Amino acid sequence: MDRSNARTNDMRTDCEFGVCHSDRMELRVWLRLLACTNLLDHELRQRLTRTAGTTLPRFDVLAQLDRHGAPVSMGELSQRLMVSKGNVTGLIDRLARDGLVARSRSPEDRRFQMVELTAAGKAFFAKIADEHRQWVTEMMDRLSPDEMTALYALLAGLKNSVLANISEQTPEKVE
Amino acid sequence: MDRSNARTNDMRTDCEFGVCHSDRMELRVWLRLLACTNLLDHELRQRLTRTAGTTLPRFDVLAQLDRHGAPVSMGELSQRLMVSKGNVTGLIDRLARDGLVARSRSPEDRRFQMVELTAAGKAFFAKIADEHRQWVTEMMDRLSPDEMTALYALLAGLKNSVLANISEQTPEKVE
DNA sequence: GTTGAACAGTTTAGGCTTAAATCATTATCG
DNA sequence: CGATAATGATTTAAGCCTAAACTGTTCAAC
Repeated sequence: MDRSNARTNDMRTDCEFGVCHSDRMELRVWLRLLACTNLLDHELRQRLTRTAGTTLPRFDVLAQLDRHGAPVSMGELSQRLMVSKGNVTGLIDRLARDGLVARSRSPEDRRFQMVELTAAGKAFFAKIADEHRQWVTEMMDRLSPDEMTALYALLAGLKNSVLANISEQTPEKVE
Repeated sequence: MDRSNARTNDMRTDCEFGVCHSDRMELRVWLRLLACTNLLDHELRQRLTRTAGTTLPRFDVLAQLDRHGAPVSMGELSQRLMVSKGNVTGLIDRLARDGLVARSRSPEDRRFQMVELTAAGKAFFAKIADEHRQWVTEMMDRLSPDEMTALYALLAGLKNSVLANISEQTPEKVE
């Protein structure tokens, strides 16, 4: 396995761009949160591309379908993945073109387009899912179990705070 | 100010998609981190679009230029924003088209394309920057100062862990 | 039954993003 | 000096993403 860490010719490494000390705490937390997510996200995307020739959005779709087991409608996929329905259409188009998923109209309600993994899709996902989990584990290996637990709890609080402020529609609390 | 919370016809609210209890802690933290970032990110993008007719990438460029004060090269912008150079070219193309930034070749080394805010760009950024900061503050308002401090520290640890694992080139520690 | 609202998906136009190939300018070194 | 390498930026092809407009399908209320 190559897994080379050669940074691509164009990309950079760090840079939590410019937080001057007079900024409020919220902005600093937000920028650091963004920096963490971007670092992990970029790295995962690159490794997926290099080692499996796929992308994070595609991986996410496959993970949803694998988890659910049964055929899922386009709309439900859109909700689970937190992306627009039009986006799901394109994503599924490409995955179907590559033979990893199959579409079929629901016979009961012909508005619903149901999607499921093909045998090839299942096999492909099985091959890369474990590797993906190992990458994530590896990149967080310098945090102790206690730190991970604390971080997990604080992020739950943050999530609830954001949810409470973006939708008045009774945001159900995170577990 | 409208600031309507009407979720767009297509979009969803929550959904930290399917973490079954047997998954390891790292994956759960990663998915929750992603959920938090996506929620905030999506909301900020929507508000920027609705209230200022702009986008987050554009806002980030303007913020960099405003912070730096002096003309910046395309390559440096690319590094600071943590995106590819080709991406910066397109972003600056559009911002220049809208009269918010100005380009000029460096006379000393004609390879360098220097970018800076125009008067219109400065005025526009000043108008939206404060609003942006208020949005972030508001969305995190349910976390106590202690929680914010703890989160900030844990994210520093996470960032260092990720940096250490993606580049062998002596990652300088976060402050 | 017909008409109109509601709903599931698709299409469209435009912007964001990357990796890789290319262009232009400067530096190196023979 | 002149060839070559290195560097900064742009271009290109492909995919991701959204909002808004549109196409079918179902359902509800006359």
